[in-house]
Amino acid sequence: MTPAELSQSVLSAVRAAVEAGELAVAVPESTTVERPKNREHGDYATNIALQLAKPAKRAPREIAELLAARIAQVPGIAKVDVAGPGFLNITVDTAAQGELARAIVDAGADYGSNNAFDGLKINLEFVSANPTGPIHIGGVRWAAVGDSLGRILRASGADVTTEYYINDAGVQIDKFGKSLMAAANKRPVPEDGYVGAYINDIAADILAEHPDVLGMDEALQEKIFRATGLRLMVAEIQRSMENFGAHFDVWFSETTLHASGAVEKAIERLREQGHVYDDNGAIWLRTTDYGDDKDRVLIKSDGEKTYFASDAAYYLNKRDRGNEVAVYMLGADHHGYVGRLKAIVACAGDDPEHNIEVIVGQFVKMMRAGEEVRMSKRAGNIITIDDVVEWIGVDAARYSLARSSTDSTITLDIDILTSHKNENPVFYVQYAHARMSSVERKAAERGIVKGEFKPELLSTEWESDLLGMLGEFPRVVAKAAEMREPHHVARYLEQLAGTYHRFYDHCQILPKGEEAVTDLTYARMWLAEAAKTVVANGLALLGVSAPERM
RNA sequence: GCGCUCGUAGCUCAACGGAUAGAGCAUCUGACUACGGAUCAGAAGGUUGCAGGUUCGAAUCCUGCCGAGCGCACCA
Repeated sequence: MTPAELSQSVLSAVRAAVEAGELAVAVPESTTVERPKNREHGDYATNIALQLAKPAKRAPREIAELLAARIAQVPGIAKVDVAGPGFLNITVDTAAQGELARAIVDAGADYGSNNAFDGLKINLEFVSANPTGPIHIGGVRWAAVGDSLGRILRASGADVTTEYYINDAGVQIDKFGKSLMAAANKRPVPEDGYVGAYINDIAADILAEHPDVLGMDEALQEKIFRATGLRLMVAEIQRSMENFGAHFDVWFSETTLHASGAVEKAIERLREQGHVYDDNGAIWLRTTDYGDDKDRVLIKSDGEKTYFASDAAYYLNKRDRGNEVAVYMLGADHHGYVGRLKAIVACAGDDPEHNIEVIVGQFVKMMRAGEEVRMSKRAGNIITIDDVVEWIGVDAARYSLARSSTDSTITLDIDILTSHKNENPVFYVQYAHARMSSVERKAAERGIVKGEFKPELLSTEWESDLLGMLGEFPRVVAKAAEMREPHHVARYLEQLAGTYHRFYDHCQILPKGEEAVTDLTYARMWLAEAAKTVVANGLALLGVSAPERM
């Protein structure tokens, strides 16, 4: 008996009551049954009677009573109580509950996936930091959250393309090239240029690749430093991302939009939609028609195309590639872009409430010795993705960044990250997996092979708690996908790991010493394997490893 | 000034509008001659920033105020 089956049973009871004339109300399309925090409230609880009270114009407890009588008839349900203002507390038959373990073991790596977004083509763009320096801590958060979200959406049936937009066309790249050139020539850093050890490193790499570059004329030098520096920097970012386990299906170059004429074509398309106008020698998009603060310039009076024009072309490009939804993950410093991005979508004739989603995430603050570390490129104290990985490893880094809502600013204490590694909850979760693996190894050593499964033997509160928690997993995945919030998966795993550890401590799985193998041994082996499967599946959605040993 | 996001235990963070607001860390007390003690059992810790409102029910939704971060270019 899964929660999904149970909620269907509840709805069937409502439908039957309506058909029998006991209840005058429209049958809802769905309802939720949840695990109550307090186990005295049964295995599952539903508030459907409370929700139907108003439309049915009946007292909630009255509705609860008549539904309870019907739900209690369902096979596999042991008991239904009416409680409080009208909650239905449902107790499931031990054997029906235990069957879940078999279902999970049979499903294996597929358990938890769902078809909520079957057939939906989603483009997921994240990080997209300028290729003028290494990815810093803010970008790392998006790498962890974005990559995980991609995995979760795929597990929910979506056809996901993960994408990194390379801003390789603007004046920032010019400055980057000039900074490299200055470093190679041992000249002072240009105005608003880039500094830092990485600049010197890349400059040295360019000199190695072009030994005679310093002898060339200035214009040619500039060209070589710019192009080569860009290529090396992008390669560096790509390496960092792969090392972090964040995979991008597409690395999209802004320059290609200009080179292909896509920007001009995009402006033409927007003009055909009637939202483009000329004023003061510049070409504008009337984004204020769709809620933006002010109209935006596409082409400046000097003929230069703006970054905003590239944004418009890029959106249309994503749509032309068949993406139904374009998801943008932006840092809090870019939240002002939301309005204009949505306006682009609306001006293009699309639905800004459906075809685009903008996820704005807050910053990551770093603390050291009790004080906030203010990062600045000029001071050269940037904390990079590679630093973080070096300190705590990919698993701990990804996990600590993905376990919180993107709405909250998270604060990482560098002293803790570098010294007390075990404070990260990821180890608590991974340890549960390692323990399960250890039990399996032990069983194999002793020649114990999992035999016939008798689910009714899983009757203690710890086994029941664990089964209940395992049953929640598909709903957690679906919720995380629907809300675009990977942190729900991490939080769930922490709860699951706790439930498993308690089960482990209270319920001996393998026989002690010389004791005989029993049906209970088998039943608990099934349960432990099911739990291991879920922990592994959940960690996979976060891009975190599930170790056999620690 | 306008806008976006946030304010929850000492700290870091959770909580589809649901029952007694939860974890981890830190603090205190306990638990292995049997499957891994990176664990478990227990204690302590809260006026969910403040004040109203909506309803059977609000940390959650609405309004106002206080506080924090960020944003308001023919920049990228």
